Amino acid sequence: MDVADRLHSAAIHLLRQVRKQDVATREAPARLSALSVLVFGGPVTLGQLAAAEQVKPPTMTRIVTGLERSRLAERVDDAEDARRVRIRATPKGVRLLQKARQRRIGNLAGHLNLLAEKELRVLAKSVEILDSVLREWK
Amino acid sequence: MDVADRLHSAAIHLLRQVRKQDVATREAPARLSALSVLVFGGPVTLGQLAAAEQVKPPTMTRIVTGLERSRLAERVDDAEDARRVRIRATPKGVRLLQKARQRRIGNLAGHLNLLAEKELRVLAKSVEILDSVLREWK
DNA sequence: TTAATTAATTAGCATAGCTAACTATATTTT
DNA sequence: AAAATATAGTTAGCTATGCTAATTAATTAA
Repeated sequence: MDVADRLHSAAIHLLRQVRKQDVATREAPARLSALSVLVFGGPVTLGQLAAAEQVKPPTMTRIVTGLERSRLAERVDDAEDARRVRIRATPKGVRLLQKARQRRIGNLAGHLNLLAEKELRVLAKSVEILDSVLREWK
Repeated sequence: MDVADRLHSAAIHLLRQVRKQDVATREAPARLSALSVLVFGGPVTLGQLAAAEQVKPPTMTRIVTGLERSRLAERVDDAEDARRVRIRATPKGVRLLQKARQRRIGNLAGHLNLLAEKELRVLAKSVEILDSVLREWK
């Protein structure tokens, strides 16, 4: 319980810090987050994207509409099932996301750089452990 | 960079999972988060609360108004400076937050329980390391 | 070939973010 | 002491993001 508590708290504060970098993109958090799924997970249907982002389809409809207006993503008709809409990132969207991500990760890495070699290894190991926990989670 | 990247990703996915528990509270995320500052950090002025939550004062005004309507927090006049408004959690607010937190942490702890003793120790150690990084950050 | 199901959108509501403008109180300058 | 300036919070008005319920269109099942 104690580890869970402090891990939870650390995750909150860590993300709160890195997220500060995102103001530079001038894009809203929900859009950046959805775009990230598109860039790293390839084209998906709107419903899949909504599920991945844990929002309902109507919400995702509007996020995608916003991304389209900014020319960061686009709707593509699905050849197999005309009800479906595939969403994919545009080259502009890919570029924007990679920069945003670079800012976040670079910022975090800058702070991790202050750690001793040994501490960094502990951190690397626990990221693997966390990944295994998350894989089980569902 | 690699550790930063994966740590970042793990933090996102971990919080995304634990946050699912919050639907049980029937309170919106921004309110729960602000309430958490009040419960664990004691009464603060509206401006301090806004800064802690990284939002602007007008936004916090409305979050606090929402918390007041649900009787989870209340505004208290500041004796020293009549411009200021102190915000404090009500007993109901404290109870609600503790339950919400219990659900989050309990859920996470349930998953950490599947880990080997040794892995848990690595995780505990890296939480300490992360805390030290976060303390330096600001 | 109807009936039921599924995918996405639209409509309408509440919450949450912002900036700009305002009110009231404190502080500083003259 | 009066006037000017600064600070704390609110109000007004905008956009964005979350929801449910209802709608439209396409697919699958009876």
